[in-house]
Amino acid sequence: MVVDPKDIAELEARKRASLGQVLIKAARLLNEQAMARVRELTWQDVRPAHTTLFPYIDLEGSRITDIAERMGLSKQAVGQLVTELESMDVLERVPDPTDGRAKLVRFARRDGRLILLDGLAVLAEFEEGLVKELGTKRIEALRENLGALLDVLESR
Amino acid sequence: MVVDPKDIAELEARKRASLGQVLIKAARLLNEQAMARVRELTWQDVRPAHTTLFPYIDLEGSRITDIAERMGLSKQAVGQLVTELESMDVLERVPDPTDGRAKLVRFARRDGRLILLDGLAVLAEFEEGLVKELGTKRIEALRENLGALLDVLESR
DNA sequence: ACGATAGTCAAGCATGCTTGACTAAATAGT
DNA sequence: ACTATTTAGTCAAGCATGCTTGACTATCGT
Repeated sequence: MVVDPKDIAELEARKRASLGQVLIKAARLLNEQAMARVRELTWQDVRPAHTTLFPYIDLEGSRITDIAERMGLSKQAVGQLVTELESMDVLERVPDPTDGRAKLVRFARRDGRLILLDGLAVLAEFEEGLVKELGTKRIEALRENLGALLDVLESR
Repeated sequence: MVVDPKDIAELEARKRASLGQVLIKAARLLNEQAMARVRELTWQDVRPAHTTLFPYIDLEGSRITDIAERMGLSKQAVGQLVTELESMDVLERVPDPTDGRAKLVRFARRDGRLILLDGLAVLAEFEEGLVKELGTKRIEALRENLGALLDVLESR
């Protein structure tokens, strides 16, 4: 088999060019390690899908339907995640006083304190480790550029 | 329900702080869109797992066992992906002349040209679109910082 | 002859979803 | 006031993806 050097050059250039590859690999590794740490120190069986839920839940409580719409998922999918987080005592469902059909999903408390915070503390600690190794500058740049990338991707 | 303002502040700070969230969301979106584009224009049923394989295949051909070890997967998993890519005419298996048990996995050709390049061209084009919207500077910074992050994550 | 190695076949599993069918409550139309 | 439709949520089943483990065959190296 004769290998065309042009092929090699083209292949190599495009392998290096693949932003998506690096992105997905970094995301997977980071999340795996972070989740392992959280599982180790706090809750039972947290999975990445659970943590993606949190930003969509208001402190006062949110409806499953609303969360689902904002996340772009079916309400059944969100319902499942909520049920699981409920059994870990991270979330709770309370009836919506303004609508007999609806329920509000909100962060559960123990002694008046959000139980979620224990887990988030672990995550924050994990990230601090990364900052120490990479430097604040890089992490900040990364966060900012990722944010910009997300905006572009979401607006398509 | 009384909401402690301290809780709010802490929650908000930590929501913002979650690098992993942004990472995984960006990765998912980018890959979904890129794969959709490739499916649309070239091959049949390419999935993210397939493209993660490419960097581990040498132009001269590589053994499944070697690929699997470098990727950190079982050889069966790699075998499945290779089989699928073979049926899309992207890869081919040829006997290893130096070892009767082994086979070499390599990029298939049509008229002497790597078929893979058609697909990669689509990916490259997709990324060019991103560069146009975000600017070369940002993409380069992103790539570099992600690389650094990957190094740290992989060395743990 | 014999144990290790390359690859395959088959089955199964965790994750993160989806769709369909249903109940109960709210709301709009007449 | 009273159906009729819409809406919130749940239950159940199923599916695509990306793996894993176990069992097996063929070949290699000693």
